[in-house]
Amino acid sequence: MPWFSPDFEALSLPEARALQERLAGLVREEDVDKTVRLVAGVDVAYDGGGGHAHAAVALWDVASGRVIETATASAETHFPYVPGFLAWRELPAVLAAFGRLGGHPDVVLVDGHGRAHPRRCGLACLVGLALDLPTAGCAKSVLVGSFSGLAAERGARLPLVDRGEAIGAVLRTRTGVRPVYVSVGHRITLEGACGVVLRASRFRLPEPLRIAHTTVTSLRAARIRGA
DNA sequence: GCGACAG
DNA sequence: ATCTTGTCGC
Repeated sequence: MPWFSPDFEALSLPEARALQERLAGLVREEDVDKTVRLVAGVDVAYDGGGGHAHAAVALWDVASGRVIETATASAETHFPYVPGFLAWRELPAVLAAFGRLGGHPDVVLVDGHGRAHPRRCGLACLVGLALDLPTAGCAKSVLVGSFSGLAAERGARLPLVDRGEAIGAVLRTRTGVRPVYVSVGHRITLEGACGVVLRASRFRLPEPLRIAHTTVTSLRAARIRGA
């Protein structure tokens, strides 16, 4: 990850944008070469008025439907939240958490978008490029793009379109519940990404992401009181 | 100018 | 994301 710098705080908005435009060209859309047995989920939580970021990674076993490992890390945030630049704010804590993970996931699900981004380079793409692992974005709301007429049944799916381009998929993971927005992060296809998300979902969000979320929430609580 | 805007 | 209690419903 030659482009990775722990000094993201030093990046100006124009520089961050230029870097994303360049990195978007490095994203590879391809079939995951091996059977997906371990799926990781990553999530981030903040405290200290957003000054501190806590990240949690949950490694989930597809066959048993159980978590086999979790890893966490914290880092100071040096980049504000600006729509389209979320990666520069969350990447430090996320990469630190992965550095503490012993197992090796076949696919990583990220809470946010991948190619469904104004510059086709969201958080999921950056995480995939930095770790050189297959990643997929699974966001709870749209950043860019539109769609209409999604069926209410679990499994229903429609392309998310932006400027005439299909940048991701709107996927219903549970009947009658709001859909999630899936997009390619790196080294995976949209088909593959949707397949993993659907197979890992019992409720609206994939289990790995739900577990990462509860894990990071408790970590933050522990950190706030001092632990 | 007015709204939209991942987490 | 975060600030916040109870409550209605599957």
